[in-house]
Amino acid sequence: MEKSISNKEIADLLRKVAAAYTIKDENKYKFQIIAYQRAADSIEHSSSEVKDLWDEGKISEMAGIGPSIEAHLDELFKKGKVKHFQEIFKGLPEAMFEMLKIPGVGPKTAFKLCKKLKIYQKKGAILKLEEAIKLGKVRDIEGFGEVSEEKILKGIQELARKTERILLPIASKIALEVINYLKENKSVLRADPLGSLRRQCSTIGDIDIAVASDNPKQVIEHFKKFPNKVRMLEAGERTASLIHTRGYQIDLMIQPPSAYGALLQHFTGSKHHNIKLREIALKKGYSLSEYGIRPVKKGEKLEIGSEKEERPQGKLIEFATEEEFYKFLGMDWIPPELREDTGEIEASLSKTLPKLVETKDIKGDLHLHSNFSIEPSHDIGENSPEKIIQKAASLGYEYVAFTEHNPSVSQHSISQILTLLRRKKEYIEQLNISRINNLSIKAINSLEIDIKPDGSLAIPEEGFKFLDFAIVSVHSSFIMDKKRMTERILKALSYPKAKILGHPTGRKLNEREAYEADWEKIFQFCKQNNKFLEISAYPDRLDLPDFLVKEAAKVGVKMVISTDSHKVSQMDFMPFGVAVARRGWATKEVILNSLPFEKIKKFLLNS
DNA sequence: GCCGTTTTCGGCCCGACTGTTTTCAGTCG
Repeated sequence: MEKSISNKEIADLLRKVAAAYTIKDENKYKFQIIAYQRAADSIEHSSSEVKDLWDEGKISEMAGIGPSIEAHLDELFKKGKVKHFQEIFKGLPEAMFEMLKIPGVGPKTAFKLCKKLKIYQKKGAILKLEEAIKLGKVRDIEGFGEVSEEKILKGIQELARKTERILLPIASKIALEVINYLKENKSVLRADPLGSLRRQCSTIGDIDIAVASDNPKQVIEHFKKFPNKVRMLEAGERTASLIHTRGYQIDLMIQPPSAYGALLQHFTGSKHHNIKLREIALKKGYSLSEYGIRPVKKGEKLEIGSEKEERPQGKLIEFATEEEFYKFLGMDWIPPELREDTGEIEASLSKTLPKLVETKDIKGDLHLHSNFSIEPSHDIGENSPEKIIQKAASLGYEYVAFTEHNPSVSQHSISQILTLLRRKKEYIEQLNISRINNLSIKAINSLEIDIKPDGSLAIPEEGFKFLDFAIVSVHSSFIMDKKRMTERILKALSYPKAKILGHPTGRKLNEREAYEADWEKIFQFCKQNNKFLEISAYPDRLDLPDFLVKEAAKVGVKMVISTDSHKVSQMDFMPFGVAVARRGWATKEVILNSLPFEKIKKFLLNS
């Protein structure tokens, strides 16, 4: 019986190996440590399960996995453990690896604490450490003091809090508020979000803001007076941090306009993007940093026993814009959404970066809940179809689809359901010829239908004739094995009128994991049968996730970006769905609702 | 231990901060 091992578990194991090597002999194993950390990163960020790749014999295709680690993983999957790893772990207390979870505690610190405090067992290790600190026992250990006790304690508290990551729309709103405030000061020449927010990740850690200014002191003073804060954390010469009243940390970094490009580039990341970029730069003889680019000459060969040699450094070259920064390295500017080291650097060097879809390309919203009284089992929309059409017009759309939830099955007879569906069809038809039509928004009569656990759809067969097309979605029985869930979804998509799979993975950010399904199989089915996958712009869904968008597009599946709005204000979420698509390398060619009505008709209304 | 538009051998990203030290080790992004 093979035990399934998740990517996270494998990555954790490889990081343990790296930590163990650090303790054994950091200098001797210096490059093994890096190699194992890289392999761990690579696996953790992989969009496919390593176990699946192993089954297919494709594990060595992963970056950072060579013959040695491949052999170890082979052993891991076959026997459930790795002899070589066991030997490396020998003599190291399990408790040490537990303590590594504490922010600010690395291998050396963890090992020392375990040894000196005689904490060996994994279970309760952090609790015992906390007790030892409270008894003042840590300050007596060489290399520790009262301040480090406090620091570890804070780390333990932080670990316990495990603060949720901020949803993209919330982070965007807060960042905009801070940026607008900063711009009130005339010393602020430019201000932009940084980090995962600028890369438009679906969830954000801290909110980092870049400012271009020749007068950093004045900017910091202004920042210190930001009204919506709990307190300042620190304020230095060109950096400052505060806690926003919403509880999130806001970091500020300032550079003169002449060096602003390098600042933006550096702190936008991602870490992996930057590492790869610096490696490439170094081969061309340049060293990159947040201040700019510096030519370097490789040092002479090291003498045996000599200390590490400084590379002779040239004069720093500054960059006002990111475009110039990348251009200097012979690259096209890379949209921040792509900067994850998943091929964008190579594409930039070969001038083959995709032209990503933009919000202005979107011609309509195909997932909207109005307040039309269809007596659904799930939540009803807040606003009338007419109001939604007005909003659509203000967004420059050509069409909208009304996709209320299906009438509840338990509360209605079949004939009642058919009556409701007929009534809605007639209503939408009226709408299309009514005076609201002079806004020339085409209304499409659709429905979001529950996929029942057996894959059948929750309206009677005769009901489909009242629909232009249907979105089908899983709203119940999320826990189901992969095979059954895949069959369930494929069966639902087999209905002729079922065209779009709504919020395909069912994930809820900070709340619920995606259910398991064989996405490759679903992608193939969609491609062959002209079915489409939704990219939900709804803030806690953002589903399909970006990496699956990329895979779906690779297979040739078209997608639809929709807001799943339950009130008109939510129709403004569209850019967040576009952000997910962009992170998935989507061009407008793979986004169905970038097409005008006449063209989507043949895809959606053809059965 | 991994990897290759300078290499199949000889390299391997960059800088800041912090706390404990009197010159540096550990951790982080």
